[in-house]
Amino acid sequence: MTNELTLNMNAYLPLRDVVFHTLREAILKGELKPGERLMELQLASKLGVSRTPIREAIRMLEQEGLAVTVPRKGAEVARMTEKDMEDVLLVREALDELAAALACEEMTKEELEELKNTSAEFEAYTKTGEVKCIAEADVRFHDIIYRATRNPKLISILNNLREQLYRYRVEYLKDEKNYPTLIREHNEIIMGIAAKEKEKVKAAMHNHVNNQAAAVKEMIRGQSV
Amino acid sequence: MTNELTLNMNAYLPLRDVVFHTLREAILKGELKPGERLMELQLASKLGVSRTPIREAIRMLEQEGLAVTVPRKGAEVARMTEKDMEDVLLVREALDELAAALACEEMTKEELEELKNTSAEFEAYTKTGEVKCIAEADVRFHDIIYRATRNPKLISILNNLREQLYRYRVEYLKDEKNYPTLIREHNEIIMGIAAKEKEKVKAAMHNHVNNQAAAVKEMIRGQSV
DNA sequence: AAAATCTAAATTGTATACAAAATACATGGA
DNA sequence: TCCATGTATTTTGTATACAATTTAGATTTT
Repeated sequence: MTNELTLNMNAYLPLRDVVFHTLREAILKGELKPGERLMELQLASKLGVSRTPIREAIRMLEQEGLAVTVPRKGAEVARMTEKDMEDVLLVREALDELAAALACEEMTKEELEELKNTSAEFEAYTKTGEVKCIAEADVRFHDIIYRATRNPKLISILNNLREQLYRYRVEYLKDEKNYPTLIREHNEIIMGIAAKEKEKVKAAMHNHVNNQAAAVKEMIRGQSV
Repeated sequence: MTNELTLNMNAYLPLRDVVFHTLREAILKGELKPGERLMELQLASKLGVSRTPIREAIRMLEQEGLAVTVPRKGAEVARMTEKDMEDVLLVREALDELAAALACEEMTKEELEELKNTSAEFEAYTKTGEVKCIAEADVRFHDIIYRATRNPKLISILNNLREQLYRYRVEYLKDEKNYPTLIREHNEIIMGIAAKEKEKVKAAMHNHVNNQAAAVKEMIRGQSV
C-alpha cells in the first residue's frame, strides 16, 4: 500500500488566498469599481471571515497594483488613468515581443497544434459573438505562447500586465469590427512560429499588441467624458 | 498664516512597512539566507512587534518574489537557481533596452548632466575600490535612466528585477577586471542618449546587461559547487 | 538497529480586543 | 449662510488569545 491517497489533500487554501482571489475577481470584473473603498469590517462581514485574512489579502492586492492604501485611511481599488494604461501597454509590448521570440525557439509541435486549435476556436466564437468565450479563447491563445517561453518570471509579469488591462480589453473584444484584424494577426503569429522566423513573429506580435493599445486608449478617451 | 506647517507629518509609517523594509534589506544583504525560514514569533520578538505586522510584511515579500510560503508550514526566503537568474536577466535585458530607448526620447539636458556626473563618480570610486560606493553609483546611474522614461510602471518592474539580482551583482562589482568594461559601456550609453540615437543606445544597453548576465551566471555556477 | 506510534512542543491560521486616528455630524458663533 | 469647534462614530493599527496543524523527540514494537 503505497501512498496513493495524496489525492487533493492540498485542496486546503488559507482564507487569505480565498479572499485574495475573490477580491481580485471582483475588481477585474468591475464589481468593485476603481476608487471604491475596501473597508475591512465591511468585507469581513460580507465574506463571513474576520479582518485578519482580509488585511492580508489587501496587502497582496496592493503589491499586485490592484489596490492602493493610504496609512490610517485604508485601501481602495486602484484607479487607472489613460497614462497608466499607456505605460502598461508599452511594457507589455516589449515583453510580448520577447515572449514571442522565446516561444519561437522553444515551442513544441504539440503546443503549436494547440495554438492552431485555439486560434480556430477563437475564430469560431467570433462568428457566434459570445464575447466571454472570445475573450477566454484569446487568453488561452496567449497563454500557450507564454508557457512556451519556459520562463516563469516572464509569465508572471505578463499575467500581471494583462490583469491591469483586463477591464478595458473585454470592451475591446465587444467591437465586431476588430475581429478580422485579430484573426489575421493570430495567424501571422502562428505562421511565424511554425517557420521559426523570430523577427517576423516579433513584428507580428508587436503589431498585435499595438493595435490593441490603440483601441484601448481610444476607449478610455471615450469613457473619460 | 497659510498652512506651512505640513512638514513631514507623513513621517508616520505603519509597522508592517517598517518590517517589510527591514526584512527586504536583510534578504538583499544576505543576512537572511535563501531557504532560511521566516518564523513569525521569532521575527516578532526580534523586531519587538507582534505577529500581525510580521504576517502582513511576509505577504508583501511574497508578492515581490523575495519569500515563498507553504500553507501551514510557513514562509522562507526565496531560493534562486541559475535558471531563475537567467529568466530574470532575460526580462531585464528587454526592459532595460526599452528604458534606454524611452530615456533617449525624454531625457532633459539637466538629467543628462546628472547622468554624466554620476558616471564620473562611478569611475572615481572604481579607482579607490570602495565596492559599496561603486555599487551605489551604479544604481544611481541606472535610476536616472529609469526616471527619464516617465513610466512608473516600468520603473517599478525594473526595480523589482534589479532587486532579485542584487545579491549577486555586488559580487560582480567586486571584480576589478570588470571596471574598464563597465565604464566604457556607461560612456557609450551616455553618448548615445546625448546624440538621441535610439538604436545605438538600445544596443549599448543590451550589451551592458548582457555582460552582467554572463558574469552573474558564471558566479552562480562557481557558488553551486 | 530500524520502523512505527504516540506525545509534547512549536508554529501557523483565524478571530477578537483594545488603542489611536480619521471621519461625520451636530452645535454654536460670526 | 458659512465657518469653526467639539463630540460620537467609524475605521484602521496592533496585540493577543485560542484552535488546528505540523514538527521533533521519546517510546515502543518488530
